[in-house]
Amino acid sequence: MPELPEAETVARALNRVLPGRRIVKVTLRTSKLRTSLAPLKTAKLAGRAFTAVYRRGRYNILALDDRRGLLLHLGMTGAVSVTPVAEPPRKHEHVVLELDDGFAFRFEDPRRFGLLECHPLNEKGLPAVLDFLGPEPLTDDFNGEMFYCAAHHHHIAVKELLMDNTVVTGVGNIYATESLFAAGVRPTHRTDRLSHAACDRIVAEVKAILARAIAAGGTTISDFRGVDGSEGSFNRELVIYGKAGTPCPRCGTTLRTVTLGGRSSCYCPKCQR
DNA sequence: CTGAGCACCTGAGGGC
DNA sequence: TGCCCTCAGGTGCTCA
Repeated sequence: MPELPEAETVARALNRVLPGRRIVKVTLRTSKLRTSLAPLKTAKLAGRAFTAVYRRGRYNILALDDRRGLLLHLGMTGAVSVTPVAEPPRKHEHVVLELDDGFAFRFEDPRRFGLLECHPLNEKGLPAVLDFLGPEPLTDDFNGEMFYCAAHHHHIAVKELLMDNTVVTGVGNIYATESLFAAGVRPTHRTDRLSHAACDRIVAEVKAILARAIAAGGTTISDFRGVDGSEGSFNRELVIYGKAGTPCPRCGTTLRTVTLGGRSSCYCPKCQR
């Protein structure tokens, strides 16, 4: 589920509720998500207060008052909430951080592809394990020129390059699909044959679409919920994602699907070259 | 280096 | 109603 807009939506919501609240008790109902949860048991989180919440790519960093932070990734189906402690646990609730005011931070994730780990933070408020990530797509570090350079250092399908977190971070299947349609570039287009103009268009569309998705509170296909349980509304603005077999909204040609890197990719054979 | 396949999990939806 | 199949927003591994 969560790509960058969803992670940003979660970060903003947590930033409104977590800072100042203190952890009083940690409950683990599962031994592992993507990684083992056991280290959280011995991390001595009780007594620590949250100071701020950051986002980097699809990750959230919940900073604590001792230069450490909780690294959160929602995987495909993760969701977090801050609700009264007395609420009954949900079916796939794996971690509960009881807070000092009768509320609890909860992490639920049916498929358990998510991640929650405690790490020391550097001066930028980030854990070293995120150093491998490429630039944020909404900053000037992600631009047509750097994307052209990256493209010509590889010989792969452009959609795979867009979804490579070391090139640009946070662009997943939904937004890569939508951005390439808007830019008129076929997902299978070889990166080493991309023109400067095509790279410029792709970068511009990625930025525009991510910005609109953030404004809409993210995209809810089935699982994504904001911290307050609300759904993102960007799915109403999806143009071709998940619409293979239906007519292209621009030219009417039947949308096709192709598999790249194990992910299905929808495209218009006429509008995208 | 590239790309295909698979693995990690559960649940939803379609066909029968 | 239920079984079986396929598919799903992510990531990371192996293998050819």
